[in-house]
Amino acid sequence: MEDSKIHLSEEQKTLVERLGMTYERSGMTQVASRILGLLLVSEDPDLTFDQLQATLGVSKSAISNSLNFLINTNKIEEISRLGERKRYFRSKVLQWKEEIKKSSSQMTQFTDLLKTVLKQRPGNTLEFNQNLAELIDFMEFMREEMPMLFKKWESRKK
Amino acid sequence: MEDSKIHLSEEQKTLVERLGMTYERSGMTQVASRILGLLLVSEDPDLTFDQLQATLGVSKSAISNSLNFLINTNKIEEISRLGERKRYFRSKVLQWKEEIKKSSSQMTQFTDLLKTVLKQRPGNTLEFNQNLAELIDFMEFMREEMPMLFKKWESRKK
DNA sequence: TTTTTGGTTCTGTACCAAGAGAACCAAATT
DNA sequence: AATTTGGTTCTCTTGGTACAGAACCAAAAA
Repeated sequence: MEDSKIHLSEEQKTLVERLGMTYERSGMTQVASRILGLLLVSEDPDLTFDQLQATLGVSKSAISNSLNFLINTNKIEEISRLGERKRYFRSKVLQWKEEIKKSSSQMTQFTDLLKTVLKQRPGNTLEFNQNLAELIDFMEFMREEMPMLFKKWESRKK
Repeated sequence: MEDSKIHLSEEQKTLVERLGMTYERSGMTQVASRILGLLLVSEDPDLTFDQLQATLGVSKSAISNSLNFLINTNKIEEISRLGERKRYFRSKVLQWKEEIKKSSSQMTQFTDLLKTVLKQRPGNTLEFNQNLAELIDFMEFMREEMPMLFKKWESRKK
């Protein structure tokens, strides 16, 4: 495993770190976050295990665990190249359309829970109940509207 | 501090716990999550420090820390009642409209970061760059559309 | 002034998760 | 058959955090 560290300009390093911070805020580990950042910033969008390790300067286990996590949570994908044994990893951030569709079913679940809450509430807390009903209604509205919004966006594209 | 435990039906207890699980999944602590759940389920939407403590059956410090956390992250608000010293706490989940507006500015920030990434990318990764540009475009589109969506929703309401 | 109320802060413990480092292993290469 | 490559898995350390319990404290009440 020779030194396959990728060269990054100062600006690129900063970007990897800033993207990393953004992902960390959503609860990801530092290493996983930086992998995602690096996969967006690096010139080649497909990087190998050892390129990631050498560039980020962390242990193999950290990379291995993070890659598995990112694959399980559908943030990256594995690419194999013909005639090559080693695998390449690519960010799936750019396949965001599917993600959005999945989040719709999560939303439905939460909405259902809120409906149950509303149903068992006493009738005397009028304003509260109305606000809750509004929230539920809005979430359902959004779920219905999303497909149309998508169409609108697509047709608007140059 | 007499026993100010709130009585909850079995269904209500289950709901507090299920709401709690939902919040925990988003990274909140157990106590903070259950406070949020309880504030949605309890008959009175405004609860005091000791009602929370007695009902959830945890230590004062746990309540104190969680309440501070929830206030800092804007999930609950403090209410004072005239002539009363003790404070009441209320969930802000139902003030979701403001939250949505704030999330729009967060989105702008992330979009800006992605724009910076795109700008410094080499020109030879065409598909990648196009996908990234699309993502940026869609996020900006969403931000623009939100106000209109809101209007549409409001006018549709019975 | 003393006591009570409504909390906050400090200290200690227990747990958990991230990451390092090394051992390990299967497939490919020599 | 021996070695190298491309990782995975195991163990250990470290750091952080949630929570309990108790001490503490300021404002209000008595």
